[in-house]
Amino acid sequence: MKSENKIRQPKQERSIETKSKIINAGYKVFSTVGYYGTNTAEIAKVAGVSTGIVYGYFKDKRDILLCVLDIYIDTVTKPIFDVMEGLSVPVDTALLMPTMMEEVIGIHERNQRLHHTLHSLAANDEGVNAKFIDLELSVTEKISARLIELGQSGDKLPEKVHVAMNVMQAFAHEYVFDKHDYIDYEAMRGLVCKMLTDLFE
Amino acid sequence: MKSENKIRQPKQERSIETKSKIINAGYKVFSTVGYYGTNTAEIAKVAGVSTGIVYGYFKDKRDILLCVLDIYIDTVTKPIFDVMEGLSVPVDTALLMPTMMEEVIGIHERNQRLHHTLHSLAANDEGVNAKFIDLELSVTEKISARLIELGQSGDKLPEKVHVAMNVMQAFAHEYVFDKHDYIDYEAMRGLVCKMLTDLFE
Amino acid sequence: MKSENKIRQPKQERSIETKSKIINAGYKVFSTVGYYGTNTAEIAKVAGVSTGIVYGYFKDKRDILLCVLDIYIDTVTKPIFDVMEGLSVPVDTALLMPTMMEEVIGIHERNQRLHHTLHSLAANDEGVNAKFIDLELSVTEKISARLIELGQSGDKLPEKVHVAMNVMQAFAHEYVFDKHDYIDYEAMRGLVCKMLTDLFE
Amino acid sequence: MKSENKIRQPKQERSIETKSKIINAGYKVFSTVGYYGTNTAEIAKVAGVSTGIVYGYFKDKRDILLCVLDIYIDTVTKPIFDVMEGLSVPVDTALLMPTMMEEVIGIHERNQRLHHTLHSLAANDEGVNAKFIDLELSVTEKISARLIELGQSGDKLPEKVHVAMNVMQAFAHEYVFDKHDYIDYEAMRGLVCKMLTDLFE
DNA sequence: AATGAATGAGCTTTCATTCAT
DNA sequence: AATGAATGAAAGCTCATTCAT
Repeated sequence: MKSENKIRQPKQERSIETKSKIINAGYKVFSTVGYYGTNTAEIAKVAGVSTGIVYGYFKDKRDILLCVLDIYIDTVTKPIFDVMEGLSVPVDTALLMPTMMEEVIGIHERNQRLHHTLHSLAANDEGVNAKFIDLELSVTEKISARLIELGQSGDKLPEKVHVAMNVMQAFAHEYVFDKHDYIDYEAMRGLVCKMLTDLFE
Repeated sequence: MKSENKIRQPKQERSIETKSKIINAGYKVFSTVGYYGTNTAEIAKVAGVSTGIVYGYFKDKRDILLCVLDIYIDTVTKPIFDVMEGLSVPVDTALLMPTMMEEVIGIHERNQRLHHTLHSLAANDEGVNAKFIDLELSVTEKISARLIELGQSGDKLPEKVHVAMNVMQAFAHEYVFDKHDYIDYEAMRGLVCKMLTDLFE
Repeated sequence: MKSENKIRQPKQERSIETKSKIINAGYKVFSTVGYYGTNTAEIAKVAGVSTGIVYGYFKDKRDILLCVLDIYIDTVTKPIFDVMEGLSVPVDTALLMPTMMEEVIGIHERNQRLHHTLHSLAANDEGVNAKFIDLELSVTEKISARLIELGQSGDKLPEKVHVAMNVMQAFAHEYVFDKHDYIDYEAMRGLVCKMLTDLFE
Repeated sequence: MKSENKIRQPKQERSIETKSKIINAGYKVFSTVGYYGTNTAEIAKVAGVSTGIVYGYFKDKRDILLCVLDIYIDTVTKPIFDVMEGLSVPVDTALLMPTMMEEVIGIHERNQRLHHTLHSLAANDEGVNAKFIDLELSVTEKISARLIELGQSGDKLPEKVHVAMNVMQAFAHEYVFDKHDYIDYEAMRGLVCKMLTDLFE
């Protein structure tokens, strides 16, 4: 009798707003100090609500994380998809990779900490991991489909797209985060762009 | 140089052994359930020592992690360096990348969970992060130096090495961990090898 | 006489109905999972009203319990009084106790959980305890008076009635609830009936 | 790997002592304010230990209750068994019941609150309930066996013993707890003793 | 009169760390 | 050096009660 669907499915505007406030607070806080570096009380405080109500909208702390992850996925996916949408035949292959790279770097700049936090949780949380696998699937599919529309050969396309995503991400990570001073990052960017352009020749 | 007031600098054999038992236990446990998925009592138990003595050898839980990280760095570095050592002029460029890849994949297979755990901590822990930066520096330097010995042009070499490491790592991660069924991983491996071989032409 | 500043004294039909829906929900829920095994939200849900309005009709959760207790008292009292009413001179003493017992067992069958819940609260709640004392008083008085009407000697009558009630209740509890398989409950019922019949000789 | 047998099985004297301190504190506190009227922090405080260690010895609050219940059972059982042990043939039947009653009343006086608390929990906790059923079984068995040793007829003996226990308990409860002023409790005691003596004739 | 979102104190429980032995 | 019992701050979560609508 007890404890069955206690989680509110917010329908009223006020509810929806409160739920978003919490998710946004989670986004902010997880981004700043990571999942284990904070607690629900802090999230509630940042959201400007009471601790109690957090459990009205979320099963537990992890549930907030999962919702933040959804937002994160939309956030990092959107710019990529927008670039792909904006392309038209004939594709300026010389420009595509640098543009993409710019976007991916931008995404990384805005989300690096959260990116790490989420990825690390994936290692020990099947739910989180599943969302990342889905993410990669959908990105690969969408981009592959779009590339075919634009006249790209379909040969090993998912593999190429996958590799390209990984390379860009790895580079963006380097570029934004690590900052070794013995590395000329602009030269590196050039190398990477060339590699990727060649990949899709 | 330092003299922490409480932490033992083990000199006797028995002490050294105890310390490494704890580090190994940490390695095992962090690999399995991550840093936050366990506690010092568990580490002590796995090490076969008392909880108390852990704090005789380590300042805190994080200190164990740092030592585990050192072991991890040696573990993942060694096979790479060994390959490089084993090379001789003239280098069989067609073979180098596949060999390297094989090693990196092997490393990933044996350490994927710990890899994640450590990297995620780097995001919120300057000490951990610093060790990773050092790791990349030393790998880049060593490999670059060796490649020059072997006759490779020095042009943008650190950048190339860096990119290569990242690409390999990203691929190995894919290969070992994610397993999308819509991806032909062997084809992908071929693509990546080609990319990297071209990079060093 | 009192005028609680906030609690509604429902006069309108609709109000009265709402109040009793809540009391009935409380009855049901307390019977099932006890006082501490539930919460006001659950009671409201079962009653089909909002959580807020509960505090329009009741001071607090305990206040619901007190009302449920009143209903309970009526429920368990009524069948007993009905039997007593139905008697006429000369009383068939051989039949009285078995009949009574049947009723008490029936009451127990329908209310055992709530019975426990309420009695346990009596131990730490003076208000609840007082109601039980009143209950016993009124039952004892009514039955004693009726027995005298029916020609029973008044000697130690309240004590006898009290003892009889207790014995019946204890037996009914055994009969309904405990179910040891080494006990022949029908034989036990016979023993108890005999004891009680003798008591009033 | 985590959270397997974390509960200490105390072997050292210090451990055993701490565990008893907690159980005794539980006994005291549950007796005073009931199970729901207190919390583990309070129990720890009364025991003179930290909250943390409580969970070193007990799975949870209920686990303490279960241990308290064991002590309770021993406490209430002992005096009864002692009386039975002390009897010798020929049994002074006129004296047995009053003696027994005296003991049962004594037990009730010392444990009435806890008695209530425990019985009420039995209604919603199968583990607690099972212990009470066991208790009744063992008391019934022991007493029946002893009575047969002492020459009592075995006819319906478990039933008689059961009924006697219940009647005594119910009376003791009345005697100790309720205190209606319209009842002459000494007269009532006489009635009950007579009833019980007759039962075993 | 009614709603149900919101509050926040209070509970149970965990765990890095210390300490008596 | 070593033990493992003990500490206590802090976390996650619940729920009686209030309040804006």
